[in-house]
Amino acid sequence: MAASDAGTRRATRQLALALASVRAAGTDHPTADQVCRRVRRTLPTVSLGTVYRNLQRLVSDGRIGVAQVGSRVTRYDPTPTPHDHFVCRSCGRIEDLPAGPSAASIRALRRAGHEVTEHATVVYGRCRACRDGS
Amino acid sequence: MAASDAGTRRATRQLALALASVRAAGTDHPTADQVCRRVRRTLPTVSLGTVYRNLQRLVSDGRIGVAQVGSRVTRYDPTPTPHDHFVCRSCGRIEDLPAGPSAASIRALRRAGHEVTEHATVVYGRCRACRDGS
DNA sequence: CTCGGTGCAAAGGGTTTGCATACAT
DNA sequence: ATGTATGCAAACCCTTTGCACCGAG
Repeated sequence: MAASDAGTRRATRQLALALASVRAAGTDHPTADQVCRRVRRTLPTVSLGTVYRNLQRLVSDGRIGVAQVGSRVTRYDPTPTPHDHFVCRSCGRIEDLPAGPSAASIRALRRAGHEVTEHATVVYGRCRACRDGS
Repeated sequence: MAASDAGTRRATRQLALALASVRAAGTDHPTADQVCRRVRRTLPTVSLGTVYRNLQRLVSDGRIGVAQVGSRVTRYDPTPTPHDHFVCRSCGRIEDLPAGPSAASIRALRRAGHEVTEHATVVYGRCRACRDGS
């Protein structure tokens, strides 16, 4: 069962709300702190430590992902399957990209004897809203 | 002049050694701590804070770069021009890649009205040495 | 009843910063 | 002489962890 094995885990309110919060955030790719704030709207006593623990668990259970966007703070991603991102340099908005395999480089690496397992691409720029704004 | 303007800056031994250390590291993409250790081989009194300040400055002057490899610690890159990386999941080695433009996604973003300035791709796997080893 | 989850608060690791001093110009 | 860069140490930020209590099973 591996990643999807809930094993001997208990279904707590805190865990459910953390998952719901990451999903509810939509395209926001929230930080642990943002998830915590949102969970507190329903369960005001939740602690940040618990939120971190639950997010970690959701990631290792493959229920959510972490977005590799070269940010210092961890951004959680409602979509657990690998895909790329667009990051707006102005507002920080992170949008999903429909996965772009840079086939040529990967072929070259394999020819060199390396084993390629995954790859993450981050595209940076200014989103339409920010361009329109200024 | 912008990024390459050394302005009213002083040429200190600490700055020169930081730059030399990042360059000497070759394919290592060293952390600030590693740079500090190396600088100390020549200048034992250098402080980590100074190394951080000098690395920051070298980056903003466009003399070195930072590798966006989804690691929590900052990895400095002797090559300041944008390019992609290969990261070995076993030994952590970071190798340069000759830039892989995921042309399709970028075209789609532009069509959506976003302005694309750069993109960073990280390819993960196990390098040849690690495969041979085990 | 059990033992995994929680809340709290402290510890940890990486990076930044305030301040007095040293030194490049 | 002038004021930037340094060294030191404390502060910061994000994240993890130890511990006693709570509550899902």
